Amino acid sequence: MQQSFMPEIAVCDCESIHEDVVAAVRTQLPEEDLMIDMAEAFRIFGDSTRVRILFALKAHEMCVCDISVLLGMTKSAVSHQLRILKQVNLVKYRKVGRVVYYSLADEHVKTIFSACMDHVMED
Amino acid sequence: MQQSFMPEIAVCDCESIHEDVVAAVRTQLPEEDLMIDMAEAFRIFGDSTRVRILFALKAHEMCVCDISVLLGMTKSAVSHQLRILKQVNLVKYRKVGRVVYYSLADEHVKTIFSACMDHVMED
DNA sequence: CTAACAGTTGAACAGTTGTTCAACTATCAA
DNA sequence: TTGATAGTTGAACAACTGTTCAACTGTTAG
Repeated sequence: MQQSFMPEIAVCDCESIHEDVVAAVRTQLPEEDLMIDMAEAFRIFGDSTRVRILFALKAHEMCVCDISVLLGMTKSAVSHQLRILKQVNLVKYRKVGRVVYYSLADEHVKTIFSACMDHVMED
Repeated sequence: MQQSFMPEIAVCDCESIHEDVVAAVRTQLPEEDLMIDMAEAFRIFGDSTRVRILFALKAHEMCVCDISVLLGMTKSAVSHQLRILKQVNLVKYRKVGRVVYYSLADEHVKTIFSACMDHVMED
């Protein structure tokens, strides 16, 4: 249906070898924003400290102090990572006096972890 | 079963408030290596260029030139990312003369993408 | 053979990221 | 009020990451 009269900027020094394939794939690609959001979501999980924190909270609600002892890190480092996880709504918290208890904000984390765990196991 | 007589290095300046919780969670945490591998796997997906390449290959086998035209990137940049995806066995390739055709190496990518897409949609 | 082209590679660069450190807020206890 | 403690925050730093550039390999066509 669609021809290749799209004026692609000359970013590639080769003549596109399969213009029909490129045109067809172009129509099947998801929205650019969706792909960027997906990468963004994966990026959050792409740090072992954050993964360890999430696994810890998956087991039990914990305060910053608990987590820092459990993972052998400073409270500051833990707090910085919790802020990131909070920003993307992966963890939630409740305050009791001076103590801040963190827990998983959504069950989706467990689903994603399971799917990825399968992938890691296979290799 | 296990008491808290593990000599944790003094990395935290607070007295662990919930030693019982920390001890219990410690027994439930996965192997350190597993969590590191999981983060590593997520890290690969945590870049929009790689996500876009994987979506493209999900639609159709393509050569480097096709991908670079489709995504508006240099062949070099695409090739560098393909190397990373190849290293972790997410894509495979076949050579025909000068042309190298890349395709998805495993169906698992689609599973993971679906799971993550659901998560992204929700927010 | 040579010229052209598909693709790869390594160095260099800018931009990003995670941890550390020090200073800070807020709450509790005396 | 004062001191101690739980936690947060911003700046600084080193380590890492993705893209660019230039040089390179290997294959095709003349």
